[in-house]
Amino acid sequence: MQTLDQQKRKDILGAAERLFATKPFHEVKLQDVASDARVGKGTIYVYFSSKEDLYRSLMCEGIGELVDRLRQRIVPEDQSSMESLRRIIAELVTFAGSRPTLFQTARAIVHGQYDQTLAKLHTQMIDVIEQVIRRGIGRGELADEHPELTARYLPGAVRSALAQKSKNLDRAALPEHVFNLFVRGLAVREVKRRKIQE
Amino acid sequence: MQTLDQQKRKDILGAAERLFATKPFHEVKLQDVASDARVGKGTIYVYFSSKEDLYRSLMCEGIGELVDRLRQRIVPEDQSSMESLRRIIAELVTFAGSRPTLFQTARAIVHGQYDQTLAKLHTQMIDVIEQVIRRGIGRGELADEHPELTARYLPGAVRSALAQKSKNLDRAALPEHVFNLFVRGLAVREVKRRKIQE
Amino acid sequence: MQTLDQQKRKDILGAAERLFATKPFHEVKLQDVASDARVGKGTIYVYFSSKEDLYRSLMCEGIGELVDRLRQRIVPEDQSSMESLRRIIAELVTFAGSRPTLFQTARAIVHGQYDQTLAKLHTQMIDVIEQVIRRGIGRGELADEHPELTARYLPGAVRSALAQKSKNLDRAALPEHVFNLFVRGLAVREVKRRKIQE
Amino acid sequence: MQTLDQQKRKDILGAAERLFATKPFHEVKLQDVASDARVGKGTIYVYFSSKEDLYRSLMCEGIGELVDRLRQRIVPEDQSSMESLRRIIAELVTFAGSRPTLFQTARAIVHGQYDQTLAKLHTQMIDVIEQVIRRGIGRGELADEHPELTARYLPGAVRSALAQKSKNLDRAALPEHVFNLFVRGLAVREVKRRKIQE
DNA sequence: TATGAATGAGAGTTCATTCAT
DNA sequence: CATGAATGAACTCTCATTCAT
Repeated sequence: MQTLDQQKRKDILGAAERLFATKPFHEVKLQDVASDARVGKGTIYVYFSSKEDLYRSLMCEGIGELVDRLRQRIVPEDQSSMESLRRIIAELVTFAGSRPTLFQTARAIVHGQYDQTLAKLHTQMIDVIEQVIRRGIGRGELADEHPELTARYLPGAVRSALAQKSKNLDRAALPEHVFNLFVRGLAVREVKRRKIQE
Repeated sequence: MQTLDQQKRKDILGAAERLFATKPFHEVKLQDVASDARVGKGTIYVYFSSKEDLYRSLMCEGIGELVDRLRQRIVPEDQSSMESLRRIIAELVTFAGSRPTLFQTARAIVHGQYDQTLAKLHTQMIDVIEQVIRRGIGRGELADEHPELTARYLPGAVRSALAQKSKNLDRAALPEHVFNLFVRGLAVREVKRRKIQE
Repeated sequence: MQTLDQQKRKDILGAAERLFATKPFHEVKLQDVASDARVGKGTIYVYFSSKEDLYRSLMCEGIGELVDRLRQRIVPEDQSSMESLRRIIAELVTFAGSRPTLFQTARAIVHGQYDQTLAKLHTQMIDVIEQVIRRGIGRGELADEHPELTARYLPGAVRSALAQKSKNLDRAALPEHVFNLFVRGLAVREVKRRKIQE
Repeated sequence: MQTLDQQKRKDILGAAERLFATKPFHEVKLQDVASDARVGKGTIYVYFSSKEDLYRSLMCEGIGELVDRLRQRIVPEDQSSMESLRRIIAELVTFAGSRPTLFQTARAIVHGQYDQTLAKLHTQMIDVIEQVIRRGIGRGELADEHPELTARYLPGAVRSALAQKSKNLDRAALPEHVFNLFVRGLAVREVKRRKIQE
């Protein structure tokens, strides 16, 4: 019973995810979600109280899962901050690539209509990243005057890069490139300069 | 004899921008846009063929204006790449801050329903940034293996940081911080450390 | 589990017929049709795809029914052509009198926007009449150089006569009069005169 | 001045006639009428008080002209009734063929919303026909128990026959055929019978 | 629990009409 | 007189939601 229910719930969420990935909110019809999930239209209301609730649940579960994954990536605590950062980025790229919709938090957030749960989860995601940076700073491995800002750049940067569909972007190079950029920056490294100076 | 009043068109676009900034597409009522713009509901249809067209026009004109501003920021051509980059970032922050909706292109793009005009403008925006980086590379001021990727990170990073409304983020520090991060990266600079150590 | 209620469909068609009989197409409001049929406004769209579709369905089913009735009137095949013609006319008068809207096919036809189904049904109606005349010719009971034209006069003549509402027209005399006119014509019968003269 | 005005009025009526011939009332846009007539949309309201008024004026002037023509056809009064009838029919066919819209009186009449003027004109048209028949009866040339009904059949019969567009109907044969049918009827003529009897 | 026929509030859109120019 | 930009009443149609089965 419980199993069947949960399976059906997942079917609906899966269908919703697929559709919300394709069209903006108002173009997604519950009828399509139902058809896609192979359930009746009314069944959706057994598991979710409204279309908005379905959307929020989808977002929350998605971002919640991402938070979980990010946290798993930064244990054990004693791994180098560089390694943690690399893994965080890898996870963001992977997740954004495989489940694009769930990475669209921006919309709800921007419009200021996000419910508390979603806002909290978003904050948690940012926090995980921020903590990694702060830890790195504490260890003298990283330098950053505003880790709370940097933590916010990362998801947006990754999303932006992946937003361009079917472009001849080198996706495989993405995680490494993001990592390098955020770690080293664009400036020609001093090392090289010194060579010139010498 | 009368002519279509361009001021009225701007009024409508202005009202639309205000409302689309507040609510998602499907929650914005044309009646509200009309009231806000102090025109009749039918008047909107004199200047735009549909709600969708209004939205697209808004996006296109906004992003078009941003592209113009970005281009103005990088003349004269002989300014240092660092300076160009700094200005680009300043402009992105200013624009994203003052006209948040118009920076939402991503959403439209992600859903793959963007019209050609919008897609082209978005590409132009990315191109301006990419060119600055490439110029810097050519001059030996910057190093980047994938300028086309970096160019994409910037707008997303800025948007992400600004998405959190009403937070106690230090907005004033944003442009300088983005610039520093993208130029220097997070890594503690070997040079400096060694200099200090010496 | 539910099924589309065919009775409800008929209710809607009935209401539509009543209203389309009273007002021209653009003055008939779907809200009125819904109210008249004791259903919700949305229910109409469960059974018909648009107002136009409702109108067409109404026409098609009406004229289809007329065709059926006309066919029933001309069996058995061995009845005299005069009798067939008399019955055809009686049926046309009865039908046009009881369901005036459904006899308005001409309007749709004239405007050349009739769908194939309606056009086909109209042709069938004409064909039934034409066949009766041709059969009469074959049997030497009738004479007509253009039965395909005569077949077209009949419905129009009947409609014309009935178009004048609330006139002191002798409706009861109509079928017999139409029959007599089409069979005998207006001319004073030479034969009779001569007989009388003789 | 007066000349120019009247010309413009005719331009509008002409455009309206063309469009009302093509589409049903509610699909004819005043904008199209204006464009077609090469005048501004507002100009229509200088000459007509509403769309409905334009339509009515069109109908009234059309049917009025038809009445005039029919009357001209039956002078001098001493022409044979057969000849009058032949001319009446010829006129109906010609008019219905060349100005189909103006022959659509049915719509307004059927819906009982016709204004007095139009109703009166329609009655006049029927009256002309009826008078011809009555005169024929008076002269012993025609026999008809209900001339007021026969007068109504004629326009409808002609319209019906012409409603079929682009069919391989023998239009040229139409007037003669209508005349023959209404005069002689379908029944095999006694003359022939007599031959058989002999 | 699961369903989908039924619903009606509410949206986008149209277009006859007005009126300042 | 002529115009067409402006208007808003009123339409058709959509679709989230309900509820009897």
